[in-house]
Amino acid sequence: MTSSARKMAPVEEQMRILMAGTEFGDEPTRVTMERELRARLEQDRPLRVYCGYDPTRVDLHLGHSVSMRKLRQFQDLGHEVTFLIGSFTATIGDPTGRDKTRPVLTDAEIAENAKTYTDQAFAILDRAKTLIRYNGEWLSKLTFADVTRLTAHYTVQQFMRRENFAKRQENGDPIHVSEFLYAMMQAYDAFELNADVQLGGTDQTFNLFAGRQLQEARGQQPQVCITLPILVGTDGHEKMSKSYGNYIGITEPANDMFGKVMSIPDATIINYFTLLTPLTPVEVDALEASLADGSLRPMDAKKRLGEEITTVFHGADAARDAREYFEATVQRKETPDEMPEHAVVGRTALTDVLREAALVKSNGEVRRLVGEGGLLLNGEKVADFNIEVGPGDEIRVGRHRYLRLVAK
RNA sequence: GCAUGGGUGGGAGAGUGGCUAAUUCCAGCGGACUGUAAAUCCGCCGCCUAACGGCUACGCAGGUUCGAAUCCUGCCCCAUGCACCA
Repeated sequence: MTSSARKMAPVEEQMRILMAGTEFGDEPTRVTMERELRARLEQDRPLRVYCGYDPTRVDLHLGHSVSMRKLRQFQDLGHEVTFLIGSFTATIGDPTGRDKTRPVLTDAEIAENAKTYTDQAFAILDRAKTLIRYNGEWLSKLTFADVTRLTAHYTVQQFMRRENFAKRQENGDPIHVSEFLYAMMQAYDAFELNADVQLGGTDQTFNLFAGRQLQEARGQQPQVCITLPILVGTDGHEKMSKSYGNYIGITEPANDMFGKVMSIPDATIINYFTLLTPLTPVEVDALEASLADGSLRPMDAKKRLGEEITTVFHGADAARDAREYFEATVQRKETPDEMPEHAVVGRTALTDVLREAALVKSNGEVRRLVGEGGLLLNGEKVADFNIEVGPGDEIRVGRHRYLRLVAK
């Protein structure tokens, strides 16, 4: 069989691209998944690939973009990608009822979040080639009998082997039955989509495999589960998450995005290049070598990284501008030409202006700021907070927040 | 339903009658330093007030007391075990 007879790209070429940057719980799993993926690719047809996203949060961050980038690779190779929005799961809320960050949403809220989600996702995905589905389409139609039959495919022991549950069992912490159902809902998604491949973070391994099990039990070919590393946040330790405050949002302005990338620890640079930029593994290896032998300074590597990442979401021009802004403002400590403006009528109390501009929450904060020397008016330290300011004045709060007053 | 343990500032978690706007940690903010918006160090970190001072706050509502996050009563909520139900 010659490769020219194939409609799609050569199997090994696809394998190299698709397996890059993946991470599996253990070696046998990786070997199995690799073998199964190869077998599917040899069928020389577009594979049905999907990844599910929870629409309870409005903001997607770079952590989410890792799996989206992988989806994009599948797209570019001609596979059929579904962006699945977990609308049903979001209407149920957190199974334990404790996690307030996972609120119960109304249909309208979900639709709205989904909209902003997909808008953000299409910075990476090819809009024309992406199917958007909501799991409420099928999950909401299941009857109690359907669900009961679904649960019959699983045993409690399987769930209890999951580390998360085993630990809580040991500690006497509650494990809600609904938590079991969560995995089954995700499994049902895979069955409903008749998925060839599902992507997810390594923390989703259990749920991905639950899908395999269901598919097999119901006569489908079990999906290939491809897991991706959890992206660490800007602190370089914890996983990127809004609740840890260490995230870089996909919709953040270019300057902020660049700046936040600059704040990651040096040790995280290569990891970010691998997971967040279009650079090939070979290029990343070259960068790593240059960093190791000292021919590339971490500062320069990070600027490159910041530009690459910012380019993905804002374009090359904006990324270059962001870099220049960083170099001018942060490194050379220059006052930027452009800064947020705030309209005032005539002379106004400084405290009122800052509060209106939402730079501070209370007058007490202004007092503190002045006492700490963190407030500058036209380049001079403000000694007395009880002053008035007017159009034309430039205020700097802290190191990098600016405000220019204009007439209303 | 019964029993036990809990509900404290953005989060975690001390405090069991005045010394407590409330230890500590995390987050946040400011300063210094730095290749950096990182790390580190120092400081700040309820609201109003120029200040004195005032106000609000420890699940909710009452009460005791000169004085309560801390004691009492009722209620609500959470966790675990048992019971009940199936």
